[in-house]
Amino acid sequence: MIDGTVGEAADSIVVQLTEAVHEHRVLPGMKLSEDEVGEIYGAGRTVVRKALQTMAHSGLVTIERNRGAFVTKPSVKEAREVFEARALLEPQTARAAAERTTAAHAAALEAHIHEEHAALDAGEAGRALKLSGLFHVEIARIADQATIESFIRQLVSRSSLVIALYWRRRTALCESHAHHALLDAFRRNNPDQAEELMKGHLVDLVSQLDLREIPEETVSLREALGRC
Amino acid sequence: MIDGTVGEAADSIVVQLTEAVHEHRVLPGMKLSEDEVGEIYGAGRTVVRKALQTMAHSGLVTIERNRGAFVTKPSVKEAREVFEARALLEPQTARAAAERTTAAHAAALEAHIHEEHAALDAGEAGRALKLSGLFHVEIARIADQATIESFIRQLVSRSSLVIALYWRRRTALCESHAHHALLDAFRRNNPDQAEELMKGHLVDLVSQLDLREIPEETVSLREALGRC
DNA sequence: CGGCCCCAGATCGTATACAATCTTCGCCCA
DNA sequence: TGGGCGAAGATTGTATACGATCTGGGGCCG
Repeated sequence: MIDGTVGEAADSIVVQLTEAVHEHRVLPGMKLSEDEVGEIYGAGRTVVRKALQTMAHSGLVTIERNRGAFVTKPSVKEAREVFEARALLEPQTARAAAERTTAAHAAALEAHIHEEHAALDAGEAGRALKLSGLFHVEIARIADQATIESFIRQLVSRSSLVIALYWRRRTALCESHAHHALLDAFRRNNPDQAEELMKGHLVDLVSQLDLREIPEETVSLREALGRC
Repeated sequence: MIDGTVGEAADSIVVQLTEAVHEHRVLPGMKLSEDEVGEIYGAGRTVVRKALQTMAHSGLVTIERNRGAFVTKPSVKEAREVFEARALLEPQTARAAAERTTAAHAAALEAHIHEEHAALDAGEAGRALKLSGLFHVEIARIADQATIESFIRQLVSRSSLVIALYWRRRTALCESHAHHALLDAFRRNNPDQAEELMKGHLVDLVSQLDLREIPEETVSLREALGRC
């Protein structure tokens, strides 16, 4: 393994592959052959299988029996469901986080936002996107809700897939001010405002997607034509 | 395998083991040795490992490195988090379900409740508990929210563990009327009532748990003394 | 010339064998 | 007698080998 520590090879692969998906370096529909992944990370098929299974359970990867593993390509319905679930979980979680935010929390969030901006300025759109998603996970962590955090982590992951497929504009995410506004609400321990901001933020995100019912053929066609 | 179909051996084990946990036939803390499970279900270790990993991802099983798999023993904090997450997801989901409930849906729910009662009358408390949990999953299915349904399925599973550890009374669940009331709200397509009933139902459930902060030693002691 | 069938290559699913790690019991020593 | 050390047993982690299934191409038949 690249990572010297044995025994966590599978986790290492999960982390690296997940990051790659979040940064849109690997796109929905791409095939993840066990041999290929194993060769890339210098691991045996056993550990690769374990890693792919883990990612399948989080929804990032879809395993088709005797066909292989592919980066999940969410349907329009799944895309809607992901953001509907986020709409149920995140505003209330933001409220809880706002009640508990300390100065240390706020500082960490601010650093996070700063990193996000830096990535954007450096033209690393993928990295910025990944950080943008992690921001939402951090909020769940501040709320001290491990269970909900794991759900939000999954939903953010899938959102990344949705964005890869259905993002309307090619321009960078112009939503960083939304995160700033949230940070302000947290810093002032204002639960009502945090909840409302998060609700609006999620609505904004969905509104930038193109979730018209696309015939399944069109999507498949794109896959057929697209070179990986 | 008991199930003749090959290739789905792992799924079969997951289903059977999950059911056993839901029915409190296997209790939190119990060790699930790979060899033992494999022998019981007539499967190799490979497939057992896959099954246990799957259950670990849903939170029912905890895998400790080089120690083995155990039925998860949720802490008090985790127990609270499970029901807090349910409080975020389920009322709104019940509302959505109420808007979409058809006569067929209502009939299926009624049959489900009937089965629940039959199990209770037959003294099969475990089976009744399992069905009671499935009722909540059915609601998410009616709401046509696959993503949320999978979350609720996880939460219901973990709730079963929580109930096994923290249920206050030894008496059967006297909550069946709550499910009846929900069914009525669904049948009359009354979203407001459904949402309120679900909210109250979950509060009732939590109120029947004994979630005082128990010193970790006490729980460990029970494990040390209890014979599996 | 087009469509169907069959075979070869590739890929995944499972079992088995070996290595690493942990637990436990017994022994020795203070 | 109690505590610490060490080796044997048990259990899991990983790799490798074999079998099952699917995909794609070539040949045969209509």
